[in-house]
Amino acid sequence: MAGGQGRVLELAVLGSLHETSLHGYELRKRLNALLGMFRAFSYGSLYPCLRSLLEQGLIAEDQPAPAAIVGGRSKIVYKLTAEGKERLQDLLTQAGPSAWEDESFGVHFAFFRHTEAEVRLRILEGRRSRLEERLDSVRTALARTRERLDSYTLELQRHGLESVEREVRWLNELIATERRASQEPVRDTTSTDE
Amino acid sequence: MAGGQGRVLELAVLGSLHETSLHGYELRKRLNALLGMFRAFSYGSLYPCLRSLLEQGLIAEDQPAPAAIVGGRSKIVYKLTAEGKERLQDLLTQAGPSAWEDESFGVHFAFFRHTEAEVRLRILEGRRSRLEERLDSVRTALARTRERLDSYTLELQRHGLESVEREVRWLNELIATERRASQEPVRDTTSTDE
DNA sequence: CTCAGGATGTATCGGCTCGATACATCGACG
DNA sequence: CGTCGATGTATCGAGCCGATACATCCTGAG
Repeated sequence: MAGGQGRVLELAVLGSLHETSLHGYELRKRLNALLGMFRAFSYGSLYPCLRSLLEQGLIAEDQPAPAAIVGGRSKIVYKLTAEGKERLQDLLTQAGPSAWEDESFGVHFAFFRHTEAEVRLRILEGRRSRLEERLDSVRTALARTRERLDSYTLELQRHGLESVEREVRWLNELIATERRASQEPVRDTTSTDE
Repeated sequence: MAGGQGRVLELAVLGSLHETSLHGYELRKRLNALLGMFRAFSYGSLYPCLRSLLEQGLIAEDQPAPAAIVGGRSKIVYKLTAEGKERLQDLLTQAGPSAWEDESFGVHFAFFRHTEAEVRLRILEGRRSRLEERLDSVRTALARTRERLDSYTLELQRHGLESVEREVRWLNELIATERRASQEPVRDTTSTDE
């Protein structure tokens, strides 16, 4: 569909290219370093994405510095086009489910420095309520079937719930920090305990 | 390929059907209750999987009790065949990467009560070393680029690392418990330090 | 009593992503 | 001089998801 629900990679690529021009291999390394434990994209998704972005005119081939050509092996360096920058701004404004689902939240978060404060807050809160919904539904399902489950399954449930509860606590801290930061408008010589 | 690396659903379905015969809808509910926060399968994967299993002769249609037919709406109840049971035993013996990767570990774990003690231990240890590898690679990558990262990315990295470290600790406890349990058989007075 | 909405139920389609794989070149090290 | 690992681009098959469609049953509000 033209929607583009799961197109996290698009944001990831456009966002990475915002700073510097890059070629596929390097792009992947940077991306995976940026996202750390959160997720790792493979070539199987990266290269098709680059082609698609190229066809859409959101990125373009950028000639590497002449010096690099001499000794360098064949590489294709991409840069962001004007349309690409526009699209990136667009994606950074998205604050709906596509920004707080499991697969995409981390990518949006990783580019928060380019995101407006209000959007950041909405994404954070959206993710939190998403997790709390899941927590609720799993907890009630668990309460209903608890006695029929063996100890391994119970242990899995417990660990899963705790992990998510931990993420909710993390989100709460982040939200509190965001709120505090946004309330700090022009503040002259009062005690700013930064 | 005939390999079957990512065929977690197959194990999940076969394992669920081991206890009772079930139809798709109920199967999905049970599965999602069983796996809790860990993961949720959709119909888009469940029904194709059921068909494939049926074609392979691993499951078969089971006539529901006549009483249920009268008032019941159309449902297709599946049961495990002899070959299915065999295949299930086979899958429960797998202790390689397919049992400890992110997407599959939880499913294998959820059926641990049907798994041999030795296999359980190997899966647990395999997952632990898998996570430790990732931890290492992310930590070194992070150390190399720390100063170039903004505070949001750093925060994401920190949270990600802590989550995985937490899972490693959890695995350590489980492994210790497993070891303790397996050392409880007839033990004469030799110091067998593995 | 009626009808709408929600749970139960089966099924498919498009699309994304991964893992494996195939090439090819470069630098380093023995 | 050979080979091994990092660099680099690219594709393919397969698994899984989300959305969607369609049909029946039950419940409860009007």
